[in-house]
Amino acid sequence: MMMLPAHRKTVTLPDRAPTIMWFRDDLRLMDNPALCDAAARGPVICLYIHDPAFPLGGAEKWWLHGALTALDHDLGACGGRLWIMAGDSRENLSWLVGQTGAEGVVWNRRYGPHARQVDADIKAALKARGIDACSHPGNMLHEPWQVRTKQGTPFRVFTPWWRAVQAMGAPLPPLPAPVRTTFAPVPSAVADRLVAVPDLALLPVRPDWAGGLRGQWQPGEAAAHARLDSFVAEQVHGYATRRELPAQPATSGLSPYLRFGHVSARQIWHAVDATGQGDQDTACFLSEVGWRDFAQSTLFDFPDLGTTNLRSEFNGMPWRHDPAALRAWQAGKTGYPIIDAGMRELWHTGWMHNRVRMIVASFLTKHLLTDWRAGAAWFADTLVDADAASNPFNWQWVAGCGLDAAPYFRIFNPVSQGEKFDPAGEYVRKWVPEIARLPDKYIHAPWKAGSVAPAGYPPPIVDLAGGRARALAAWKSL
DNA sequence: AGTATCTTTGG
DNA sequence: CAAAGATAC
Repeated sequence: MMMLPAHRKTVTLPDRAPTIMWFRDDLRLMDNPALCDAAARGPVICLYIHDPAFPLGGAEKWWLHGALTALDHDLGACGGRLWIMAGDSRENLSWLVGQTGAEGVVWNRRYGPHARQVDADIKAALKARGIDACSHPGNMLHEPWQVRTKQGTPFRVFTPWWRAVQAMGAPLPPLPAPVRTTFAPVPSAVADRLVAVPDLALLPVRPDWAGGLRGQWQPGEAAAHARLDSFVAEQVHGYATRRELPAQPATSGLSPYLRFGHVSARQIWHAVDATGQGDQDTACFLSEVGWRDFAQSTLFDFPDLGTTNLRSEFNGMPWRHDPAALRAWQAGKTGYPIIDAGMRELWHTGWMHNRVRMIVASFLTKHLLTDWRAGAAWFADTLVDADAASNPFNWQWVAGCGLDAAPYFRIFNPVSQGEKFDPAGEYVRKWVPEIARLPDKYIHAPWKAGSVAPAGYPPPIVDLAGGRARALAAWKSL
């Protein structure tokens, strides 16, 4: 018998069982703790499940289409792909584990009550089958339970909470994307169940209302970092004052990227920290990131945030039911330019400047005495950054029923707010072109222009003094 | 992260 | 009497 050559053949280990990386609100490759864990274990299956139990607004669906496309592309660049399934999360995961022989499932945490329930159910079901299920720090600076009062209770007020967060020092340093990841092949029985991004039918068809969104946004991790880098390099300077002016491009525009986890709060924190300038502008910007974390924490500790007044005395609030007024607010036809500009910016771009969000929310809940949940529902359907925590948190803040809320009597006057924060009327003229030719002195109160008042712009749908008095009377009745 | 109204101040 | 300050909602 002929002898084989003396060199040893490279030993091929039997294929290791794959680990499923379940992507949810963390659609990125960098600073992704669960993905790093999966890659370190062996072959990875990158999975996204489009689950109808987690309904999305129209603008979020539009974003998700781009986000999944970008993630699949980014995975393709490292030799992988995104496996997409549609339907119930528990059933799909359970089936996929059986088909692939996966030895583990990993994910980054989410903090909403339904999401936590689903994740806990899945973890229990997998463990019962002897399959490892491991959750990782999600998209916050710190996990909610890491920030507690001396008594061990949740903070209810932002400022002491934020002080405690700052005393904790730096959040976890961002992880790089895993290198030399191996990806598990798709078994043929699984291939039949996987769907492509277009199959999810996330984009609007007739009418196609997404033109303004396409013009404004590029979903995905690469675009998130381009925006973060340019913001930190060029725009943080002057942020504290310019951020209040909606006509200025002074805000970071990172909110939808955070919503979908194209960038993590930890990455933002460290990018700002790396500039070494601990000035008022960076402190102001980081505290805005802090408000996002505080909203997530509030949802974790008060799971009813999205549906129930955190101050229960508001349960007796005599909200008005006025569908015509709600429609006028939604359509940007209230007769108050700063309100209408904001609502049209929202409809057109899927986003609204923060200052204007507060003004339109105050107007709906106070002057129109409309339940904040109606406003939150509209925002959830139209914002690309709609978030299960931030959206209701901020509505409860404005309406006065949140824990650390604006006092109910803080009622924004849309005319004086417009004059203060859009003094030259630039923002209003951009979004409400039918009044663009009004002189500055009438730009926030067109009805005072008399004969110069343009036709085709509605008169105010509610009297400011009357609406304010009615809101204060309703509040006093509680 | 406010507004309206009243009081005081300073020219 | 306009502007700044104080106070209640």
